[in-house]
Amino acid sequence: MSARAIPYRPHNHDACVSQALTDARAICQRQNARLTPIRERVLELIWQSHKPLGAYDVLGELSTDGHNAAPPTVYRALDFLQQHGLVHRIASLNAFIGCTHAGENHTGMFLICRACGNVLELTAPSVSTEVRKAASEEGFRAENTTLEIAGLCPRCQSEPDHE
Amino acid sequence: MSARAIPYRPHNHDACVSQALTDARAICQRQNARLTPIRERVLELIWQSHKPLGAYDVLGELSTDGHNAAPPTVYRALDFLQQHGLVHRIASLNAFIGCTHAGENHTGMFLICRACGNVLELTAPSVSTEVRKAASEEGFRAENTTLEIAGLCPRCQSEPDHE
DNA sequence: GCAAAATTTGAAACATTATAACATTTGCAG
DNA sequence: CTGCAAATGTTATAATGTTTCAAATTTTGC
Repeated sequence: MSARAIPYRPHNHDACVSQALTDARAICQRQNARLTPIRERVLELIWQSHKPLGAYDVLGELSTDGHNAAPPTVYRALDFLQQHGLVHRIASLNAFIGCTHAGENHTGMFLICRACGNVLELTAPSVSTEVRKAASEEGFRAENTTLEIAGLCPRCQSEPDHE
Repeated sequence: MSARAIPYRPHNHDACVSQALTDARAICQRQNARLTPIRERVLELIWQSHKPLGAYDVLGELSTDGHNAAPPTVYRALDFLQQHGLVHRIASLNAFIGCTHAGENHTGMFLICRACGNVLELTAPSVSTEVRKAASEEGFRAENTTLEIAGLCPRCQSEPDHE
């Protein structure tokens, strides 16, 4: 690699968030989907860091807001956001993260740092190709791929315990 | 592919189970690990089909046996079995399946049929290679890979609703 | 063999994650 | 404005997983 990927270096995170929201609005408009205030707020909360957020964490933040939401509210918003490719669910963590390739039609691959908790989403065409190949060799029709790599990100390999 | 993989065709399943148990005993002996009656029984239950089994399903079966176990009993046994490479946890299903490559040092890749629920475990070196490559291009030190493909197995593509 | 230490299991309570079911409100089309 | 569909509110409950401490069992050092 030449430069460290976004989650692994300091950056203006507010810019990430506002870009994500802008993109989301455009995508929803194109798809005739309604990015309601709750959905947008949930997306914003999810994007507040590059660490995945649990549904109940989102719920907690919403309560802080004044919204007094119940679990279904959050899960419904998350379902919507997933459906429209705006967030991903990380199965190995039961948590959600903003999609950094929204709109692009991609198969995500996630690098999850076990030390700092940050997650980098990649599109790795060569991986997808090999996966498809392996599946089709077994006569299996692949529809959905979960690919999550746990390990140590560049920063945490040198300096431990990054927040 | 030439012949369908084991989970996708009729076979003497008792043979799968007893082979798995025999292997497990040998592996534990080699590792100085204690395959106690509970652990062995849990492994046997997990192996009763090529479909993943939830922890609480295992618990239910144990109760049927007369064992009256509590959740920690099952989770502890499952942890042990995972630790020694005898079962895998399927994160996208919150369920467990017998490892078909026990002892082999491998990175599992799972083909999960959404129709019949059967799971085939593969070792796909080319996939692992590409994954490692993609991770290291980001300077990420990969430790653990979760790779689960949902889709339709060969049987369920033609005849639906196999049990 | 035997006592101390370590591992394994039992048991109760609890924590976390997710969904079901039904009522109410909101946005939109005619 | 009216009626329908989509979205949200509300309550309860289901499913999955963990903490904690006590009791039993196995191993180990002597």
